[in-house]
Amino acid sequence: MAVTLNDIARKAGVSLATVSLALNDSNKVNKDTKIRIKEIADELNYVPNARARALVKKSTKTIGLVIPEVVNPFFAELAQAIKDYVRSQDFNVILCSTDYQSEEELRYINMFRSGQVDGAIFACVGDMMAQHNDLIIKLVEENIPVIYVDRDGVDHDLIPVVKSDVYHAAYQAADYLISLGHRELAFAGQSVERLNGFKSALMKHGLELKEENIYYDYLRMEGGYTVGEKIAARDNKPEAVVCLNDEMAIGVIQALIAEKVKVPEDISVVGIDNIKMANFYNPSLTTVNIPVSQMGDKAAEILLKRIAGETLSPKEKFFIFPTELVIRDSSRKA
Amino acid sequence: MAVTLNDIARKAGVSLATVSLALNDSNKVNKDTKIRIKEIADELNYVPNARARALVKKSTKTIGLVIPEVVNPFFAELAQAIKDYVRSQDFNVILCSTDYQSEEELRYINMFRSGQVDGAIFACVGDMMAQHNDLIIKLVEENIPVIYVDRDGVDHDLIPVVKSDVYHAAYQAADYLISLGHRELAFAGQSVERLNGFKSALMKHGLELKEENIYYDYLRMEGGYTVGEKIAARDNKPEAVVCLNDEMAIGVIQALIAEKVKVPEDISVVGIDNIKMANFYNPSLTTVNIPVSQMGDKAAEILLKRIAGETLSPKEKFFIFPTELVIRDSSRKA
DNA sequence: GCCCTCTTTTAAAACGTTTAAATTAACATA
DNA sequence: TATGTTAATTTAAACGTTTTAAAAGAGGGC
Repeated sequence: MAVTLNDIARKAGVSLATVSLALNDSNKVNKDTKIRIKEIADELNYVPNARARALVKKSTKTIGLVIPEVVNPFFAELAQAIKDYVRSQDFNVILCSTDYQSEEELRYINMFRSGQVDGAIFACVGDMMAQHNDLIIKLVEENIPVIYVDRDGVDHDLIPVVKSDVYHAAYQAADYLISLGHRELAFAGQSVERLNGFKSALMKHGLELKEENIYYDYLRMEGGYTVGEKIAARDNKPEAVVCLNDEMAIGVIQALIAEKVKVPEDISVVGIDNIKMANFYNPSLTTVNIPVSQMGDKAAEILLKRIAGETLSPKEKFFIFPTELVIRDSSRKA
Repeated sequence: MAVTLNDIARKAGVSLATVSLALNDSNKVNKDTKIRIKEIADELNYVPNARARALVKKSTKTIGLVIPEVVNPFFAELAQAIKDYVRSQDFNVILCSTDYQSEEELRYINMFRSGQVDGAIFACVGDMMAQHNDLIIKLVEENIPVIYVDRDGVDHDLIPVVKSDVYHAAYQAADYLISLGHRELAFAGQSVERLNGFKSALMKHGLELKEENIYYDYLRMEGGYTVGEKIAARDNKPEAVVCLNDEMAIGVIQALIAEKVKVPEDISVVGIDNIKMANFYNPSLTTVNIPVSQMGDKAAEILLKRIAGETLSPKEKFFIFPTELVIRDSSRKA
């Protein structure tokens, strides 16, 4: 059916090997024959068979990207950045979203072991599911390089990590709210690291964190909405809320507004991530920027280097991106 | 390095073929040997080499999904649905976003021709870029099935189409606004089909469409923002705006609000798509629902059938999903 | 004419599976 | 004992490349 090297060889009256060499621009083959072979290949509309090539080259020019879901602006942006980067080096991305299911991650790991990818990026929210660090290490030992994005728990020599400083992000958010004069702060979301950053800001200013002001909930808009409802129902409402991410913050705000609690007049709400919608929401969202595209670029860059067999400098094995407070309209002075 | 059939064969003292048959649960191989072989395979932690298997089976268990960008809630949701569906049949998805670049689509088509995928779904906004229908037909003729989602231009016998009735969606939006009493309607976005639906609603009610009320702009929030600014700057503003999609609508609203034009008090704004944010935006967005997840499911289902070699019924080759008006807070009576 | 070198081409192995066809063994039947 | 049947196993080809080592050919110098 499809045109193969053999077809070209026959037509050109040379051996299959010569054709292969010619099409790969080897300097071992005569200039004129090379041209002739290339012409014939063009004429027959030849495309090399990626499956056969993958087998012998032991490479598929494909990487796996493990994220919880694409329907999530943060991960969508990450995916976009990574895809753009690797594509510039002729790699492709297999979209591996786990929907926060631990077993799905497992299935992907096995798929990776089968040699369907040359490497993988794991960008799951670590807190949320059972870890498979041991299996992922095995993957690396079988020579399938892995990079972690915003995930930790393994020796960086084996698995480089690209992070944002989310601890600091939460700290910045809380610190900023306190500087506005707010004293009763709430936190929404489930992330140990962010919660710790939040706590440390309170501590620095000698504020105590009441248990009732910590809301564990699903990290999307729906989860935020639930939190917002709960807050609106309280008599002694917190003055300000720091949310795990912008989506939650939007959910919180939407619920508060629905319950006639004004943002920012009654309560200030701050997110983390700085997704595009933060700027278009109404009120526009005060948040802490996480340079997710840059993180994606970096992760992709490092992964491709590993795949190419390059050794990484220690600095490249643990890369942490700074975060930045972005003040908009969802927060105001106490 | 990695464990192969040969390793197992040696250890089990049988031939490589027996191992292959055993692991594939062939009934040609003796029960006991089968068990023994499987045990050894387990023990050695064997995973079949996907590359080798792909070569001989002429299948990679992978499909390509061509979309303009993942950073776009509509396509993200489509991707999610498609991924979920095909994954249930042990297929994977290669993420092929074109960023609205025609050449990128071309590169993907060539990648597909190389046999890296068993089939592909093209879900590009047709209006926006040069079409490659001819090349895509070639793809199909080379036995790589293709499905179009919300894209047209080819004999459906070759390339089945899964669509939503966006013509009707725009019609519904305009018709609804007119029923509210609005007379001066504007349209934002570039889509022939939607614009036509919009026009037909005006015509039905005997309203004329002024050239100045058509805004061609980029179909994301930024584009909408530009449109909103232009509208806000006008003396004789339209009373209502129908936007190509929800993202544009949000951009329009955000610009209007920034320019002190109230939505919906001064201008009603309606979107199309019903992305999740439509429900969380403030004001919540009146829009026309497009059942994108269902469309993704359908497209995936049909594609996998084609890949499996099944013949499709005529009904399956052109599937159109109905749309539905969703009234929320961004629109109100004149 | 012979040897050497350099260029060009080819044969063949390899990659790790699947699978059709052939072989072997065991056993029943005539 | 010969023959046929069935079940289990193996041999070998195939998939379409890449790549190494070897072969062939072309000049050139002596």
